[in-house]
Amino acid sequence: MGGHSCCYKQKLRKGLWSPEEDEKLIKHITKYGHGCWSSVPKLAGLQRCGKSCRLRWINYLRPDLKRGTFSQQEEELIIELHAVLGNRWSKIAAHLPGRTDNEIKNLWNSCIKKKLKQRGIDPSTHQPVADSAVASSEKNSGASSDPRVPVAANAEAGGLLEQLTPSAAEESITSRPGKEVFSDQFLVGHEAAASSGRSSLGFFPFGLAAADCVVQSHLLWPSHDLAMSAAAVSASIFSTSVAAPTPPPACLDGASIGSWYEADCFAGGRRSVVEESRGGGGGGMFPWSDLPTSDKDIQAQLGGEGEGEELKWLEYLHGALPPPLQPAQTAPFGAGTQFAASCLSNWQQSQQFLLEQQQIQAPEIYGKDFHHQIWNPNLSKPQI
DNA sequence: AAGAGTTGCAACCGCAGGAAA
DNA sequence: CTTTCCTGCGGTTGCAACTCT
Repeated sequence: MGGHSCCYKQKLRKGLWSPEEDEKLIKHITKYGHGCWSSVPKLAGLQRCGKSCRLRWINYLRPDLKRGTFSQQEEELIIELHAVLGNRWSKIAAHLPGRTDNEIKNLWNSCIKKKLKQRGIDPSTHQPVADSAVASSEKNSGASSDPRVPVAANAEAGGLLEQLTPSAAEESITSRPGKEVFSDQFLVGHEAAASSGRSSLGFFPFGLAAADCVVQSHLLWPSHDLAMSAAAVSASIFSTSVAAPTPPPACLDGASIGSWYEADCFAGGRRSVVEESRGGGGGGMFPWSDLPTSDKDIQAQLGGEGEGEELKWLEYLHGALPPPLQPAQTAPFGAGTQFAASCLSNWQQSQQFLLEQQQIQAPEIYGKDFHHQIWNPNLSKPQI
C-alpha cells in the first residue's frame, strides 16, 4: 500500500513537464477523457505515472483554470473558508471555481499566512496572536476533537449555527466538530442551489437572506468592512447554479472572451470543476465528464478509430478544426454538454486569437511562460 | 556584475479510503 | 473477509526567478 506501484515498473520521467508531454496529455484527455488514470500514460504515450498525469491535468492543463493572481475577494474568501474548514484545501478550492487546491495551498503558505501574521492574527487559529497561546493550549488539551479544527472556527461556526439552525448547532457542539456541520451544510447549500437552478444572488447557505450571509461573513472576518464581506460572500456563491449559461457572443475579441469566460462561463452557473470532476455526475458541463470513463470505452474508441484517424491536434489547437466532440456524442447529454463544447470551442478561439495577435511562435515561448500565456485568456501581451 | 538570500510555485511523496477482485 | 488496485488529499521538497547587498 501507499507509494506509486506504477512508478516502480519502469523508469518513468519525473520533474517538469515538457510542452510535448503536455500536448500528448491534453490531446488524449480531450479526445478520450481520462478514464483510469493509471492507464492514461500508456494510452497517451507518456513516460509518466498516472498520478503525475492526473496532477498535471488537474493543476495545470485543465482549460477552465483561471490562473493569474488571486483577487482581494478571493483571498478574503480563502481566509474565511480556512477558518471554517481548516487545511482542507480541496474543500476550499471547491468554492473557488478555476482555482486548484494546490494553488490555494501555495497561496496560503506563501502569502496569506504572512499577511495574517502582519495583521496580528494567528493563521492557524484565526485569532489575535495574544489569544493564540490560550487557544493552542485548549487545543492541546483536547478541546477540539479534530486536531485540524481551529478553535476559533469551532466557536464561530457553532455560534453561527446556534443562530441559524439550533438543532444543527446542538449537534455540532455535542457530537461533531462544528465545522463539519457548517461545511456540510454549506456544501449541501451549494448542491441544492446547483440543482434548483435558482439565481446565485437569490440563494444562500442555510436559506439565509443575503444580508444575513454578509453578517456571517463579517463575524468570521471581523476586521474587514461589510462591503468586503458582501463581495466575499458573493464570490463564495458564484459557483451556484442558474439555468444553462449563455455562450459568449461570437463577435467577442480575445480579451473579451477572457472576461466573459470568467464573468459568465464561471459565474453563470456550475459547480466547481473540482466537484464536477470528482464524480459529481449529472451536469456533464465539461467535455471530459461526458467522455468515456472506462478503459474499455477508451480502448474501444482507440481501436475503432485507429491511429490513422488521429486528430490533427495542432490544427485543432489553432482553431482550424472544430473541437473533437461529434454532434452525435454531445446530443444525448443536453444543453450542458453542448455548452461545454461551446466553452471549449471559445477557449480554443481565444487561444488562436492570442497566438495570432501576438505573433508568437510556440517554440519561442514554450515552458512556463508559454503555459502562462496560453492558459490565461486575460493576458493581453506576452510575458516573456 | 555577482553572489547570497528569499519567494513562488510545480511537482513529488506518503497516506487513507473506497472499490473491485 | 482479505487483498490489491486506484484515486484523492495534504504535506513537503526542489528549483527557477526574483530581490537584495
